[in-house]
Amino acid sequence: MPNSAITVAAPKGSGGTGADVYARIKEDILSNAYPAGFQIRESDLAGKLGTSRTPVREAIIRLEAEGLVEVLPRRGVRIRPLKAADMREIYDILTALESLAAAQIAARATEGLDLTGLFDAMEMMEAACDDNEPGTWAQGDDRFHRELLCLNDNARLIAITDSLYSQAHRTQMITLRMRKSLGASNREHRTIVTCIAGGDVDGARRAMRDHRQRGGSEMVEILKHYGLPPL
Amino acid sequence: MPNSAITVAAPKGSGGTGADVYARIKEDILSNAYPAGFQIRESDLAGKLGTSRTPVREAIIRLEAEGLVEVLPRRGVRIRPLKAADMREIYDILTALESLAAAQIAARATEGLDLTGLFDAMEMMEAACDDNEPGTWAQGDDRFHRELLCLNDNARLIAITDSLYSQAHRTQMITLRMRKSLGASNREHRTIVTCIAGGDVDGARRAMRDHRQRGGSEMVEILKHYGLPPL
DNA sequence: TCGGAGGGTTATGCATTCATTATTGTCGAC
DNA sequence: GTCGACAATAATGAATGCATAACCCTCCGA
Repeated sequence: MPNSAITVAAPKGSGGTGADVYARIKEDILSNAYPAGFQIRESDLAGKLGTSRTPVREAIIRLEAEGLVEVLPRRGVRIRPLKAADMREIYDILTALESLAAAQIAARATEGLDLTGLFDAMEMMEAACDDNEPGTWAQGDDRFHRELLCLNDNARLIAITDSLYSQAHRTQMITLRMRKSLGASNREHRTIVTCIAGGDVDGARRAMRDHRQRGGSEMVEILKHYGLPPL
Repeated sequence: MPNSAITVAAPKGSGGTGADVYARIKEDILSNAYPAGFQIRESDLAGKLGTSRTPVREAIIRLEAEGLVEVLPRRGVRIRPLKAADMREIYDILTALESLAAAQIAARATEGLDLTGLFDAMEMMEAACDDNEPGTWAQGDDRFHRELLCLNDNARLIAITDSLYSQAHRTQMITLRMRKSLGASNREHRTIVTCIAGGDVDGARRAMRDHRQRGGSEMVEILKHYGLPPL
């Protein structure tokens, strides 16, 4: 088919460059299009995407480095399932890194940082909380944390947290409706921003740490309580 | 060559599996076998290693994810040079993550952790300091920090810090002999271990933070002072 | 002399082919 | 009836071939 003079109406969502293949697979994983622990062969993925195995393999290597999939030596690729222990790992790291980010931003409070992005995200979350729209709230939460990371420009920090967000995303979406403390999160966000705006370095660090620790514990509790085994 | 009945004496260091190709390229980068900012074509790398471009490409993707190289769209692969700002990024993150590790280990001090690895590493460093052998001291330092990370079993934490160690390694080796405070580092290590053994969570966190912050500042100062532009 | 356009060259990115190896199913023996 | 070994199958991992696209050099015009 690739060398045929006339490309016959491509199979499904076909073509696209290598970066597209990566993006599409990643999106499918994050949106839970593949069930937890789903296993698939490279050739099947290539078939679905209308390309050859080569760009699929390269995308898989990247996704493996991000911790989203694991390659089983001769059995294909597997969407990594997350257990409570994995979420514990992820939240511990996020707690440390975002505390760092909050503290460093607070230390630069006098430089006239643009915090409107943080305020926008908070308003989005508070409105969504009032309207009882968990999906929108989650979007705001994600935006808040990403905005915060972007404010202190540490490219490596952003890359690492991005990877962790991606890994946690599916589980966060699934457990979203079991959480009881969206309002508490909103208040914690306010506290964090207040500390940052006031240049309170240690306060910002502690507020962020408390926020993420509480969120992580809540998440782990939910997972243990409902005993969702393969997430 | 691959399909010939008799494999004629392989070009150089040839053959090996895909993981080998990755390991060999990585080792060459870490050992500074390639100069800073060195650029090379995939085919040349494949030639050097006696394989085809395919495993080389896959290794490069992995190394790019680790931040060791960058692929220039049509110009080959380039060993990533590190500026002072990069080291600042790396040390900031390491500070946050190792503080977390130290605190979590201290919190489990009553569980009868095996700290002999830490003590061994410290003795190695102190002996090397007395004998004025910076190379051995650096090995001990590396061992100390890796040992500490391994003590709290968080696979993601280990993977992230490993990647950061790799990125910083070349620069650390180059600046090693310009450092004036190997003794101070030794004392700081003692303090950290004392806090951990005593179950002093906040003390361990703070000691580790101070240690890494000082080390990072010293590193950045050296880079700025000597103005090593492309590292 | 300088700037731009066009063609040649070449490395990458993707597709395809080949070989190795793990897995699975079947057959036979105990 | 069950366990083990052997063979067939099939998927991965590696290699090669091919087309695209960027870079560079040259040539022409201003």
